Amino acid sequence: MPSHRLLVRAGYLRRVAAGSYTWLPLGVRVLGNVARVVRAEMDRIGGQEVLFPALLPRGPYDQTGRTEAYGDLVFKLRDRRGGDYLLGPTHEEMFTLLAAAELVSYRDVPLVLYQVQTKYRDEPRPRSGVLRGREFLMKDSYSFDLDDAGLAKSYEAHREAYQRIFDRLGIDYRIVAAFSGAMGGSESEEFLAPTPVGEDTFVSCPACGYAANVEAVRVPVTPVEAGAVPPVEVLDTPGTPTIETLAAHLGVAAGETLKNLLVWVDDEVVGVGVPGDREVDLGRLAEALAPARVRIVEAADFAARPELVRGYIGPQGERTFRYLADPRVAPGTAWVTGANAADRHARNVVCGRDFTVDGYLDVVVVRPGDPCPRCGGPLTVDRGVEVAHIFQLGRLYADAFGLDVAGPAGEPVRLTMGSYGVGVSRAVGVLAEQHHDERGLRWPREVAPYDVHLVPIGRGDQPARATELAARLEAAGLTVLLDDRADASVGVKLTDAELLGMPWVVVVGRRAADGIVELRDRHTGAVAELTTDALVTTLTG
RNA sequence: CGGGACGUAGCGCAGUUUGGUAGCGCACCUGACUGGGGGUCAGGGGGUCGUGGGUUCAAAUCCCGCCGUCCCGACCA
Repeated sequence: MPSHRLLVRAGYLRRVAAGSYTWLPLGVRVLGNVARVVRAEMDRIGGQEVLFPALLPRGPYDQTGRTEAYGDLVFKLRDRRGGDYLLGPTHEEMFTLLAAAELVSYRDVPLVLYQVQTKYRDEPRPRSGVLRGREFLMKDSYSFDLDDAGLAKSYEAHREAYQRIFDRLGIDYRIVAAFSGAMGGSESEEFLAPTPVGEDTFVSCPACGYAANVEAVRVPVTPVEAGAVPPVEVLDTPGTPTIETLAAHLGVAAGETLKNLLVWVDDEVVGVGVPGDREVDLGRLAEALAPARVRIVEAADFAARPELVRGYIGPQGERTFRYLADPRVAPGTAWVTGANAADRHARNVVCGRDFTVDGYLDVVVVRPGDPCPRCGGPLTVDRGVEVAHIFQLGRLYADAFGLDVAGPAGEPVRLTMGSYGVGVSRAVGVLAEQHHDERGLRWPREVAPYDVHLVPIGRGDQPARATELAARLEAAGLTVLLDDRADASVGVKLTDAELLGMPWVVVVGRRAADGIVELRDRHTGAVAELTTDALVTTLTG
């Protein structure tokens, strides 16, 4: 069962609308526990908590161009006087403005500010319950430093804090190199929780430890010696407008052919060359060429450009378009490609000799077994959910808002920033995903809504004894969920206890009168009978 | 935004093909029994059939519009 269904069935969450959820009492406790751990680790690295509104004036976001960059992802609204507002999708602008207003001296930094706040994003497709909502809880923090060395230090402090956070929460994660996307800035890494329901795909190299989101994989351009490749030879290849038909007709592997995709980049036609056995990821292509608008050149467009022969494009000869290529199309490599004439292809077309590449891009779909960019070993490909992302923003936002402080000699110094996010509500979804079995949830102790689920069984004085025991356990510092339903049968109570997933289930049953109760470990399934004294010792030990 | 499906009781669904008294399971309420793995019996309550219009003697059912939801592809904590 999908984990978000479990959270609903077990009474942690209720859906209100697409991508928007109500947290029920049990869910609130888990969410609170996650937030508590996050806050503790942020405080430990010197972070100071603040709280911005979610309802924000639109001006600052217009100023940095992000209203535009985020587009429909932002919930925009207007007040009764016609003022433009938005529901904050993230708060770089507001933190930068605060810093610009409050920081005056180089002595005021380094500084780390953070908040735990509700974010709003009008996602095109909310899904998997709380893993991807349109309203979600996020811890976002921002570092302010004088120079690059300071930023590197703040970044590293966050990186370590995040490792401690996810270790404590019991979330299995990988740190992978990431693409910065709409956030801007340079260096960035993601914390991905591996799971088949993940929406991010990442590669990792078992040999050297390299790991990266597929969006961030950069393949090196490795020139080869062209040697004695014969001159270009033009072949008759009737009826072979696709790589498949061409490879079959010539009896060569698809990987020996050069596939040339034409796209509009704003108002310019650009060729993109990739090995014939590779798929172009249009999303990656659009990101690589952003902010230009990218779309595929369609049949109608070819009619207006007769020199472009659909299905038989090649980069060699007189070329009328800019040509970008995958790094695998390196200088010295030889290809079978279109001859720019209907039903004709060319072989022995050598990069650097017969055509030039105007720029390299990584836009093909990465496959398992592709060589690691660092060590050359075979890569594995897995899916994960992004639970955190850390960015070295640099001076992008500081420049936008003139974030300067006075330096030691009184001269203005532009600060440099980092931004760091943890998906708090998403982490709850990930925990459910990583910690459940066929019977229900199995919370790690640090985040469980209660330490102990106390289940009285029997019509005698068991309920009264259970109530007493609950008080005793609470006095010993444990949190206790007592099943006080008088009408629920044994099976119902035990099945529910397994569904709800507290780490310990204590049954007060037929031997209760002798001071003997039963302790069940939800993780191992182990069952033991012991005295209430021994129980308290075991649970607090 | 493109493709597919769905909207009937709190939840899950049947009924729609072929128009004619709105049903089933679970849950809920009352009572009794039972009591270490979703127990039994008896009785009971609950529905503008997503919404607006049309066709018809008659619409959950046929037709049209709209709204919403879910699933598959383009975004991110």
